[in-house]
Amino acid sequence: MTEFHPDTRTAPLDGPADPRTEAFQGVREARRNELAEDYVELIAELIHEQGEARPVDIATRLGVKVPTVSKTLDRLAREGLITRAKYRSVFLTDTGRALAKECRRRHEIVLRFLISLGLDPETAERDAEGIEHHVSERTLALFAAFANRS
Amino acid sequence: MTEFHPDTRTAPLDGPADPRTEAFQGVREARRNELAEDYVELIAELIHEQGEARPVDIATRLGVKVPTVSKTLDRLAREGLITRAKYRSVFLTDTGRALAKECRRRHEIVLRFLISLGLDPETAERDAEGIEHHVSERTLALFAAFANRS
DNA sequence: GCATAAAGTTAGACAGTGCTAACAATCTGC
DNA sequence: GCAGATTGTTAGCACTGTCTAACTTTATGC
Ligand SMILES: [Mn+2]
Ligand SMILES: [Mn+2]
Ligand SMILES: [Mn+2]
Ligand SMILES: [Mn+2]
Repeated sequence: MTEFHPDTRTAPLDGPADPRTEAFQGVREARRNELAEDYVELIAELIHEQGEARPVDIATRLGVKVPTVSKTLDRLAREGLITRAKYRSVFLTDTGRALAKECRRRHEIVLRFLISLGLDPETAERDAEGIEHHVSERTLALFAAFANRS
Repeated sequence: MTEFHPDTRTAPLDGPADPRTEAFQGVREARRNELAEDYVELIAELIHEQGEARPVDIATRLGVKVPTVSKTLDRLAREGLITRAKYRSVFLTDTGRALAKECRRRHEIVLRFLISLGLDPETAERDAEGIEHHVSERTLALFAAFANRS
């Protein structure tokens, strides 16, 4: 009974505990998925609009060079989000399609929200493209509710 | 006079023109600065709260290892945002301090906005930490206005 | 003031994202 | 069906951001 615990203030026992540390860790996690999210969302869009997703069109849309796209597509294939054959256009796996759908949904909600707040569509598109990767489901729900009742 | 311009639809003349390509380019640009922004904001905070910013405290707050911080600090020094001496704590340059202030302002506005929307403070902190790097000045103005009149 | 603990640096690995240059495959228009 | 244009791949470079391991320096407590 004479024992006492001499410094539980920072509690580094079982992980971070500090909510701001957790915030940074969550953001780092989100950053690791951003590019894959943009790719699958764009691939789904290209398939829908043009019937197929070609590296050259992905590159043009993203504003990067084709070899950059090629390398990233290799990674996405390795991660099971797309399938591809040499010199052919790209397809989404079931996993990739599900992720694309989720991303499109987030993109749409954020975009509509920003516009309903009063932002011009171009700036809204620009901001949404970045913000979409960093909104929790809770925030998304609030955004959707606001956009609907305004 | 019989001449005509045969395809000005996509106008690839002096850059992207497609607003979505511009959006992606802007986002890539923002992504390049995110980490530096988080660092200077945190360094300013530590200096304010603890009197100094030590690599070990930066590492703890961010949830990364000290050598990771050390290497990143080298980059920030190279870029003129901080000054540092071996084995000593870190100082902001005038440029760094200005950036920190700007980041803190953005962080605060986004955070207050999310909370005033109805989000719980923990989730708000988490989302703000990511969103703050992707909000235009215009969006920020709308966020601030909303938070003030709600 | 000295031994030990804490903090910081350096080196090296590895993956990601971008680029250019060179080459290979595919597509297109005659 | 072939030549030339377009598209795609590969290799190689640069930089960032993360880690661990090994070492050095600084700070702390007796
Ligand atoms: Mn995006
Ligand atoms: Mn998007
Ligand atoms: Mn942040
Ligand atoms: Mn912040």
